[in-house]
Amino acid sequence: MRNPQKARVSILDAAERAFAELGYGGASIRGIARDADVNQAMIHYYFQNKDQLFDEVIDRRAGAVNAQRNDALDRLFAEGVPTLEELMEALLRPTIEMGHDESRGGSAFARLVVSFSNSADERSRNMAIEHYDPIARRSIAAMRQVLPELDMAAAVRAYLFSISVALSVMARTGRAARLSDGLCNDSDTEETVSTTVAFSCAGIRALAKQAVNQFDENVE
Amino acid sequence: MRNPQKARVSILDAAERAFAELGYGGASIRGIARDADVNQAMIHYYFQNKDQLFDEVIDRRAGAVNAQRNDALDRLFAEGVPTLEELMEALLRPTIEMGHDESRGGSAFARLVVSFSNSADERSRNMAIEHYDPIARRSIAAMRQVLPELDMAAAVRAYLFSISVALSVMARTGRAARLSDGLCNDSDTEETVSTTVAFSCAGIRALAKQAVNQFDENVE
DNA sequence: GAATTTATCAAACGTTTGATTAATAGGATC
DNA sequence: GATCCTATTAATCAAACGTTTGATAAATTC
Repeated sequence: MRNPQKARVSILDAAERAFAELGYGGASIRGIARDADVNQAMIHYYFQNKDQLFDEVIDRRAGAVNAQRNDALDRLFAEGVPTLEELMEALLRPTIEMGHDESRGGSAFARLVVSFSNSADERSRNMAIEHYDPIARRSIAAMRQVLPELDMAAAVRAYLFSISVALSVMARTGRAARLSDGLCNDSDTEETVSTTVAFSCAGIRALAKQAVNQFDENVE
Repeated sequence: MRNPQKARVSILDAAERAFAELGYGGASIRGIARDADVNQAMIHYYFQNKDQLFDEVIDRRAGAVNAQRNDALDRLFAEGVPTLEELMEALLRPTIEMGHDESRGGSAFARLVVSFSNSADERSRNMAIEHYDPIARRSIAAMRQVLPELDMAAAVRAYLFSISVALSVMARTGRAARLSDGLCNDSDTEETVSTTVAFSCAGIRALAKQAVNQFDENVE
């Protein structure tokens, strides 16, 4: 009965690392308990079972980052219609910054999300539907407001492409450094944000143009 | 001694599905054996242990797709320096087509690669180094040949961004369809290739321009 | 057609898994 | 200081895990 809050948090932290590194099936309650320095039964005491523990691991970070993104959208559209660059930075920065903040799970949570957002099993689908579809729909609508020539299908693709780029830089596997002989530093947050935003915006505009061209071809 | 070839292949197929859906730790030899309709011991007879089974699952597809990509590069540069669009299509098409070909693992292998290419554990790093770094280095060099203003760091980022987009569409989780109310069809191979190439090329050119601008700022 | 190799099987190995239990310690409340 | 709720512990459970075994059937070799 020493410190229930601290126990809860250190279990969540350890679980986050374990799920990220080993996957859901590979992570073990025993290993998590050892890593968190708590008795094994404490995990069931606080989180009932492995499934709910996993849910709370996701909840904690996804809730925070999506609140940030929603706030940024609110602020942006309060002053009229923003530029595409402003919009995409508002959407991608919170994700990338969390991936760079070790006090908030850092790249471990990022790898966890990347891995599950590209899976098709039921647990993954439920996670996407519950935690990421709402902000996705709002973002897609916002993109079309900023870039009206973007049709629905193109906007959905553009959003998913952009997110997949942001998640991959958030995951920070060290591969960029390896392939560039250390020239590429994936822990510089500002450079990563500006690079990711530049890449995404150019790509999105290309998809918008592609849609317009297809339309032209059809009417000719 | 009925059909060793068929047994091997059906084990590999079942393992591919299992690893993709459940992760390395979540997939079980027992489950794979059941799914492949072979005795559990056959898996150890053919593949020694779980680790080597995993390796061979990756080997089979990665070897095939990378051979295709290398061939495409050979052909492309035999006739001089190609356009960026030609280069990126040569690199991305084999990946995307494999993700759409159910007779070659389809989206299961894609999800497997996505998940492991964004992980940082030793198994994942070894997989990337062994199977994907060589073609990555060659591709990055080719990109810089096509677009000389792309510096090394930008080229590495551009390549990793493009690959992450291609992998995400290859994974086909059905999310695009869900978010677009069925408007977005992620199983149309040609549309996916052209969209992915268009997005990537525009993004890459933006990174090249960004590098030039930074250079301008420095000399001013 | 005997000897040898390859392929397959059912059963068991010891270990680890997620989960539960019964007992207990710590602080607060009365 | 007895009561009570919260927090924590060690011990235990059945099930599932990866792997090994010994036996056997089928094919190949000589």
